[in-house]
Amino acid sequence: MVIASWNVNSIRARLEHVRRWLAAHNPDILLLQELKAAEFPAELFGQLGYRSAAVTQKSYNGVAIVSRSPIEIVSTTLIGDEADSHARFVETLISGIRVVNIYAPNGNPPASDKFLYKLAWMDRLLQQLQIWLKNEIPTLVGGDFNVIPEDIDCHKPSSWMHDALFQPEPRARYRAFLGLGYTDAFRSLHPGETGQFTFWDYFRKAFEYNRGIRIDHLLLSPRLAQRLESCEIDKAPRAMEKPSDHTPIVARLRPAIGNS
DNA sequence: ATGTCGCCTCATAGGCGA
Repeated sequence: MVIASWNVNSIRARLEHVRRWLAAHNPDILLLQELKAAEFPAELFGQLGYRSAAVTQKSYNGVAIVSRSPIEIVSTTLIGDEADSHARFVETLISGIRVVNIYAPNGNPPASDKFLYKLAWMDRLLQQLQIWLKNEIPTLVGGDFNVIPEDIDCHKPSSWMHDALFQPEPRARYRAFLGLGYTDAFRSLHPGETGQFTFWDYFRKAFEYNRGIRIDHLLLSPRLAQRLESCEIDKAPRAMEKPSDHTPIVARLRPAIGNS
């Protein structure tokens, strides 16, 4: 089973990119973030053989899961704040797996209300991650976490020192996610590997020089982590014309063994 | 500070968010 995640930075602007990528890779599930549109083109994906579950708002944010298999939507809001109107979260059940797609707040600049919202949002996610572990459903939480986990996840720490994505507080929260028992799919199979990024700024030829950061992640619950076969970053879409600033991360899971 | 995108609007330039 192939599950991927891709921040597309506007689904309208990237429709052809996504269509081509699906045709070329045929993933079972694709998590999309930053749709930046009130409407998700569900019919179009239907024509490609994908069902979809989308949480959208005008202009900003927006997440969608597209899947070959039927999707059961469990929740469209993150625990802990009923008044939160940002479209950043969708929890589903697909083929017996709890598949969660997130678009965590960017939080720039640090020491702003946006930064405090980022930290509060991550605290809420931590609480939800803890609850999910209490039952047996294998769980995958993927998306744009807007956190650079370690120094090796950026080309040069000094360039990101003053950025919200690199601050100690969000990084501590990301470590807390892993501390609960979740596995960072990419890092677990590529320990210590440098220069592996999922995002490059549009300016200063950042992609050409591979000056990027790794902020798109796939987290696996303990049972699901045992099924992890591979996890790779596909840099090809970032090299295309009019690309998203992010590129897909792709995980392959072995089939469940026995009656599980 | 800047660079570059994509969105939106009391729109054709500027502001916001990233």
